[in-house]
Amino acid sequence: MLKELDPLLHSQLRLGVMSLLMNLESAEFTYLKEKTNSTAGNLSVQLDKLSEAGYIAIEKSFRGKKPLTTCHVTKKGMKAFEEYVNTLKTYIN
Amino acid sequence: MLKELDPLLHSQLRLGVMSLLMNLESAEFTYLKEKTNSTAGNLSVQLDKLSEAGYIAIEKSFRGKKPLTTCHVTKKGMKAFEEYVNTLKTYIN
DNA sequence: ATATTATAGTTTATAAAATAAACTATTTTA
DNA sequence: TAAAATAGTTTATTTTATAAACTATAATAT
Repeated sequence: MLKELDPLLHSQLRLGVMSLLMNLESAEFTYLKEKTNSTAGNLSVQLDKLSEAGYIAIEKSFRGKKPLTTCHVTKKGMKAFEEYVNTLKTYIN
Repeated sequence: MLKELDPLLHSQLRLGVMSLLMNLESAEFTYLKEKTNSTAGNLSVQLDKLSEAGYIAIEKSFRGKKPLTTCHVTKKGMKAFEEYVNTLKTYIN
């Protein structure tokens, strides 16, 4: 019987964000938007979901006078990502 | 820039089915239903989608007087699965 | 013999999710 | 100072996944 894949991570955009964040100290909204090739609206929504779940932390500040949103993965997010990857491997190996 | 994940395969149930079929000559509907822990309705819909895409072939026959549905992955499905896995690896490594 | 439950699905309706369009606020440029 | 760009958020729409309801036959119990 196949194990369930964490639905919060099994989404292209959220997985992409998590994948990027796993390899970075932190990342800015605009960077994530570029790398994932997503629209701002979609990214905003998906970041909120990851944040709600406690998988990432979001900091909102200003750079000069423009809003600046930066994110980083949390301990919980790392654990979830690793578990997701392990489960996924049972599907693809 | 992250590559797109084939949306036809990036679905828990369809991925599960493909994963099972990649390791079997063929599989029966009831077997897939058990292994994926899905409802018959959902499985029926998702098998149709995979079949529509040419990723699997579905044979409908009878065992005695009961309907028997068996599936196997096609060449195209194998290629798609392999490519999906390769793309996925860029997300999880 | 005939209701009753089980098997093997399909079709259709609903719920959930992803995505984009429209909007806010500020800032830079023409 | 009007127009376009930046950095997002909120809301509406589309898509997708899922389950509920249904069909048809078969096996079992009354």
